Order: sequence, then C-alpha cells, then structure tokens
Amino acid sequence: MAQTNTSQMLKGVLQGCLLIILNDEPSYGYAIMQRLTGFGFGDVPKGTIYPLLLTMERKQLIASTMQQSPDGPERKYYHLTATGQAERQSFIADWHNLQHNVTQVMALEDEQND
Amino acid sequence: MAQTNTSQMLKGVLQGCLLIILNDEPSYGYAIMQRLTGFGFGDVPKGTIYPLLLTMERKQLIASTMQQSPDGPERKYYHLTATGQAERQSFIADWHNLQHNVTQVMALEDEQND
DNA sequence: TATTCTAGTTGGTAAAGCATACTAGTAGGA
DNA sequence: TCCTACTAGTATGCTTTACCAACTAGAATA
Repeated sequence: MAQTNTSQMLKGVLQGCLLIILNDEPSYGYAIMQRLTGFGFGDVPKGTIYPLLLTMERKQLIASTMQQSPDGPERKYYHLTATGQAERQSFIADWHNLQHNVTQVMALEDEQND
Repeated sequence: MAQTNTSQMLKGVLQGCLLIILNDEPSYGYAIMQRLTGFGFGDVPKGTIYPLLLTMERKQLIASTMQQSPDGPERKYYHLTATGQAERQSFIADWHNLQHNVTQVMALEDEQND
C-alpha cells in the first residue's frame, strides 16, 4: 500500500473495518494485519494498525486481554466494548451513505452519451 | 455535516468527486457546493471546497477562467486538465477497489448466523 | 552468544476536511 | 446616502489519521 492515493481514502474506513473484524472474532495486531491483506487491502503497515488499535482502546471502542503465544511474546487480544458496538453500527450506516452518494456522482460518467 | 464520522471518510473521495463533476460540466465553487448537496453530501462547507479547488489548481489537475456573474462578483470557472483526466480515471479505479474490499469486510456482518 | 521471527510502543510527518476571518462586488431598504 | 444581505473567493491555522522510523522485548535456533 504505502503513500498511494488510496491511503487518503482509507481514513476513517480502516477503524470501521477493524470494528467489524473484531466483532466477528477477537484478535491481535499481527493477525489483523494479515486478515486485512486477505480482504484486498494491500499490506497494511504495522505503523498504521498498531497505533490505530491503541487509539481505539483509549477511546474505549475496544478492550484488550494479554494471552500467551506459542511462538513469541504475549499477544494483546482485542474485543469490542458496548461503545464499540454502537460505533460499528454507526460506521456501517455512514459507509452505506457515502457509497450511495459517490455512486450518484459516478453516474455522471455513464450519461456522457447525450 | 461538520465534525462527524463521515468527514474523515470524505478524505480523498471529495477530490475525486470534484474531478468527475467538473468533467461532466465546468463550474465554479459556489455552484459546485450546491451540486454536492444535491448528491447527498450534506452542506459541504466553503472552508472545505474552496481551499480544495485551489490545491487542485496548484497540482494542475484543473484550470480556471474568470467570468462575469449576473448577480455578484466574478466567478472562477474550473475545467479539467489532461492531468486531471488521468487522475479522475485513477480515482474511479481506486474507489471501485476500496468499495470491493470494504464490501468483503462487511460480509462478516451477514455470516453471523452459524 | 548472536540472530531471527514475533509482538507491540512511541514520536513525528504529511494530507485533507473544516472553521474562522478577511476581501469584494451587487442589490435593496431605511 | 448608508446599511444590510447575498454572492464569490482567499488566507491561515486546527484536528484527525495514515504512515514511517526507531525502539523495546520475548522465544527459538544456530
């Protein structure tokens, strides 16, 4: 990914995606990064995902518990709080709204024939 | 609109939308704001749209010509440059890509039944 | 012991939306 | 004539957020 055009469009969206992913299943930073890659987001750098998780924890959207790892240091497993649940639903609504608006603008592209 | 959640998600998207709108028809700041409102984006503040247009002009994505107005000061009409055309197509591709990825994440919401 | 992989933290930068304040032209009412 | 309101745009600074770079640390292996 890195300093592309898309990285600006990610703003706000990334946090929302983390809320959905962690709602599906509690997880830790390293694994979340790989999961995002699997969803089509290039290789989201750790300098993006770890600080974002910290910020979200401070905002009390998510909470964490430390757990042993079979191969390395302890892992910080995050799960959604009640506030996080609400924020997640709010994000879904906001995304659908944005998607709708942009789609309308994009429609200008297709009516070039008149 | 103002300091909501959506204002972060607008980043990068707004410029792309302006490129599409100005490609459809050259226009000026004030009218563009009203057109965006019509597309569902709340009332995009002038503190957002005017500086953005200036930045895009400096990046040479758009160019301008002054024209008389029937009711007020002169209007600055913007139109796309060749660079702007390329950037517009690049935005469309990036948006489709982002849309696809987020849709995949959102799919986690619907498989909660198992 | 040194290296490598895993896991996370801290500090700083750049981009972009937004608010605020300012400059100006036109028009209408007191 | 003066004041207000509407239109149109510029300049400056704030805040949020993705990203980078540098650092700390545990566990495993050579």
